[in-house]
Amino acid sequence: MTTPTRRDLPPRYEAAVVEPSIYERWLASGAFTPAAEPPADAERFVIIMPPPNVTGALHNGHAVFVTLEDTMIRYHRMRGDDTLWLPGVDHASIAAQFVLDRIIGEEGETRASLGRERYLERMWQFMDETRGVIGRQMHRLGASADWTRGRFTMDPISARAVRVAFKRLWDAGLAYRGEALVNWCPRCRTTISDLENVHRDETGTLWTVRYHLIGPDGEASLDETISVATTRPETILGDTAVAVHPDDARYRALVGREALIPIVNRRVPIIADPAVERAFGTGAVKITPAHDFDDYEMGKRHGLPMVSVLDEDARITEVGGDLAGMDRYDARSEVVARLEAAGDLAGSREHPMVIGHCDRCGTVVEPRLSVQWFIRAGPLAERALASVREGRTRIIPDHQEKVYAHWMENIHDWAVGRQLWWGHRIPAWYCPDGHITVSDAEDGPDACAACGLPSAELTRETDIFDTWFSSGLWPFSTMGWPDDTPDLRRFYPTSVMETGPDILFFWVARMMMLGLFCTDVEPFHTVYLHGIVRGEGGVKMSKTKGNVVDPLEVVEQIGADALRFALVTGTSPGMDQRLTAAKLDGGRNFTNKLWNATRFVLGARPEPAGEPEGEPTLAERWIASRLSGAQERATRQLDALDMSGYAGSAYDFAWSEYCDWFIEMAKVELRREDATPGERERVWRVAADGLAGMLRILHPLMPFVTEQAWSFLHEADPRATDGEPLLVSAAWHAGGRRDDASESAVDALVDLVRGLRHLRTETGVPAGEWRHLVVVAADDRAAATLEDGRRYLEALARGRPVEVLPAGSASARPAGVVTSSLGAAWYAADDESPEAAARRDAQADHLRRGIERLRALLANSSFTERAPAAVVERERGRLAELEAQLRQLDG
RNA sequence: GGGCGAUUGGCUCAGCUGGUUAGAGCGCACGGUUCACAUCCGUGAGGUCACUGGUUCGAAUCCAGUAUCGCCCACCA
Repeated sequence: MTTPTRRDLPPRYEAAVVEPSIYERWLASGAFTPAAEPPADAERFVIIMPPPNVTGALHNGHAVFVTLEDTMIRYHRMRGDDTLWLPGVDHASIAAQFVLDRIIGEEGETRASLGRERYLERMWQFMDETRGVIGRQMHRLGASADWTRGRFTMDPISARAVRVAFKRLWDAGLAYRGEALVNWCPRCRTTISDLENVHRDETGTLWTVRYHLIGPDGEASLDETISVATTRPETILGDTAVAVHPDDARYRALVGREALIPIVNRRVPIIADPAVERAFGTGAVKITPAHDFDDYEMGKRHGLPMVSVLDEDARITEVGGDLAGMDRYDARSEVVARLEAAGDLAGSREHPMVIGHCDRCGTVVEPRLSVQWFIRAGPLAERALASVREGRTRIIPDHQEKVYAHWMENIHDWAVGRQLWWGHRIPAWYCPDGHITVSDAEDGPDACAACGLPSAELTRETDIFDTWFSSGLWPFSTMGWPDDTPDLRRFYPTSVMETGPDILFFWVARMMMLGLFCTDVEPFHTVYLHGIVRGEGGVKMSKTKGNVVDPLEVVEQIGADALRFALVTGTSPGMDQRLTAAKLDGGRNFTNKLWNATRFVLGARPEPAGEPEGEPTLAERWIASRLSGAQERATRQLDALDMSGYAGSAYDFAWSEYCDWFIEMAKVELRREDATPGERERVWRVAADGLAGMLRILHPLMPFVTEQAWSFLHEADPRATDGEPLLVSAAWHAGGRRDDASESAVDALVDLVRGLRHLRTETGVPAGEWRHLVVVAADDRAAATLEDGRRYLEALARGRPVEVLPAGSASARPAGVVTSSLGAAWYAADDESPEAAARRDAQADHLRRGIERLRALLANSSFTERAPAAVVERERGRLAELEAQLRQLDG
């Protein structure tokens, strides 16, 4: 792979050629790895990369976080901070098993046919194949993470942190095991958390069913019935009561009697409970405590039996008699059919409802009664909430703090066990007497903690942890916690947690809770939530819609810098963004612009290089000052994490100031026939310094093109790069002295040039034609500025000759006159056209309207008395300026 | 059912704690091929800042309400 030499640069930036070799250079330089010792007095800036799923392929979500985090890290690295960006991948137990199950399925195997041990062997083999893939894809995006510290949530270091953290939770009484109703996915065959149970609006059927009451003779009455409504008739098999509201007159007499549950012929009590909504359905509810969260609570209140009728595959259990073994939906139809046959189906109608689905596989989730491990979330949430409330951790955008708070305030205990194989096994051991021993030792406990029975007699828990448990420890488990390692001391707590709002609860909240519990400190001081990337028209990207933009393909075509620029520009934290072809084109064009600005500077190098001589011209003083301003702005915006603002202002400086105006003025100086080699050298160095400054500003966002340009510049003149061969490790410049006089002088000249160009366009003067240009200075100071800028006026307004007259001269103005704060200007010939007169009249009208408006404003005493003095003063100045211009227009 | 967010030229978005004549990119119109770049340069047209009311000398910006769209949370059969 060869990169172009500076002598023969193509006019197009060739990303596919440049970028891989640049990345190699960075890796070889070791720039991404923190020095052995932190620099003295350095601030710390640490980001823990959100670990992508080990099985996943790079998508735009990754591209967004890589871009944002890389930009932050590169900025702080250039600032000389003690910087670490720590990458890793997540074992994603449920997602990984989902993928592997499919793969072994193609090989004719199943989880059951392999068994736990062989399945896990197969999984590790799969991990070896996929583990490095996404990291290498991130290289193409320019991710400057410290790959030497790459972590995996299944590494021994993480495994130990999981054991220790859980042991501490257990010892603190914040972990417990108990029977409860949990969300169960019959396809994944595991418990899932509330968060993984996603609700969707659906239309179901609401059946009304008659239950026969038990008569005084102890037999089911034929005519005495109570009707209940249900959307899940199959759960009738597990009914253990019928409930009515205690104040419901319709049913008061029935409370205390019994009803007969059809098919299973179970006699159940009719109970009264205020949770029953009288207005819904028939006002009487069938109670299935083992399969419904409301019913479960009611069952506990009334001491009802809890009968499980669905097994782990959501098939009917033996409780269902001859329905046993039937799938839940087949059973539903069968139950309905039998009720109908028996004449006990009172009706059915469509019913809008919300149904929980498994986040991973989409299967309808069943509430299922089982013995599970839980984390007691309340006390943990309290601290995590206080951290944000009291400002020790800040969430951007800040309105997300309310969302976070609401969740923390209403938190449920976390069902943390999973009936899966791939993941961290819960370190709990059971002895035959029912004692539980939790151990953080790698080999488990020596003996039962309660009765001392030796470990050989104990059996280990087979459940594993929810993936998010190990993820919740990520900010410190990656640094060697619980050991007091040098990395932990040096890099923890971290700085910014940058991630998507969709995992605020899954991940950010858990990191806060577990981080505070384990380390007594907030794991990061800022949470930055980016928006979701959508496609054209604001549509969510999906493979089925075919509107997926593959970031790697984009990188291949137009380069990572273009993609990164497109992903940051015009976005706002937490707000969804659209990645459109037009936006990508914009990024590509800007990258190319930078490339060509570099080509200009390199091509303009005087040969041989001499020593600079002479005083800096207006253009030189101006660009130095504007660069300073751009540096200051970029610094402020990056410090405030205003990534889009930074991208925008850097773009404006590079394109609208450096390229559009400075380069054009520099050409004038460099190509002047009477310029000495020393003067040319002086101008070139300013141009080179300006380019270097621009590259420094843009490097965090667009590392590749800036690095390549920097290396050419370094080759051309190491003084321009402060002798630093690699931009990645060059210093950030935060901006300094401004030169207000040059800035306003050039602003005024630019204004005048624009007016003249407008005039030319309106009056149809061919763009390339040279015209005799007359400028009458507004005052002595303007005259001096015009003298300074004479050469620029000549080139930029195509004036030849340019005649600068002192203030007060040439009283008669032709039609084609334009004014600016510097004075009045016109082309000496062809200036009496109707178009020119129209242009002058329009300008005069415009000035008069402005003057009127300002006069009225300043005549308003409530304005002059109540507005701040500075504002009033500014308006007065504007009025004076407009009045002066109007006088200039008339001569 | 609760909570949050959005609404600015044809499109995509800026607009910080209220202060000129509301900006940019794309698109559009017109003009431009010698010396960095046509992935470019120049010029221009195009907006009563969703609506109603309020606060203020002054509101796209602050407050209240309305409408439309979007997102999140929620165990009513």
